[in-house]
Amino acid sequence: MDVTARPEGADCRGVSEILSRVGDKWTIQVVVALRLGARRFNGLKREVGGISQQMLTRTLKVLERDGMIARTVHPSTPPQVEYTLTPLGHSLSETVRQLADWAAENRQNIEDHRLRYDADHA
Amino acid sequence: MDVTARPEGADCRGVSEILSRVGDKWTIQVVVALRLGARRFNGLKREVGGISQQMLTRTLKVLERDGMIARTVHPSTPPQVEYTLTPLGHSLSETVRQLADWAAENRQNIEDHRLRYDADHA
DNA sequence: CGGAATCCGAGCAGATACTG
DNA sequence: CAGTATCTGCTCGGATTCCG
Repeated sequence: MDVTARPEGADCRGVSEILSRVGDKWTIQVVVALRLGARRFNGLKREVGGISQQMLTRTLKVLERDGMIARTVHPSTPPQVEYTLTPLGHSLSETVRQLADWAAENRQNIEDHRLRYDADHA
Repeated sequence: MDVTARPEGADCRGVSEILSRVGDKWTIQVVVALRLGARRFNGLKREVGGISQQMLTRTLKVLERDGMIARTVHPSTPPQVEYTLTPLGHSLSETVRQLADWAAENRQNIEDHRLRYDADHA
């Protein structure tokens, strides 16, 4: 099914909801951290700098609910919980990387526009 | 932990800032509306359903500052202000469309995961 | 018509403390 | 270690009003 065929799809809401996930400050950082392999809770907390454990908990729960990551509990003392990217999560990370590439390419350009805009509106 | 210490960490802030723009509820809708051609303020307000004029004003200002859209004033009575997508804005819209395609393709999949997750955690 | 300025309520994010 | 619970502040976004 090609989205480009119809100008305004019925699932615009669903799409923009997913876009807002992508734009979320923590979601992407967690996904990126998991691209390299499985991580545990506090490992992620360390790797994703500046995140509170509550935000990490919430982010992980949302991602798990959406099927982007898998949560595996190894019953032991101390308890170990591993998070891994599902195929769907990997798929997302690839798509996001394209957007990130675009952002990296055009970052300087955008920055220049801002400086000029700010200068004109001083 | 210093973000810049990580590989590719130099533009992480800039990139994630752009990602947050993409995830913004209104930004994308405005860009999409402008893909079809120039629009005026109240035209956009009508086309992007549910947006307040303050949010539209803010969104347009940010997009103009970033060089995504161009603002052209036709001095007349009543005043006419036209907004158009710049090449950079078009470029962004193309990249976002790829993400939107991904979202459309996987929306059902995600929805299924959610239903199952909610059922398990009932 | 195309905005700018102000006020205000809701929701999200952080810090902290506690639990299995 | 891996969370949960609570409280709080603070930003976002909407409605309203006013200006050129």
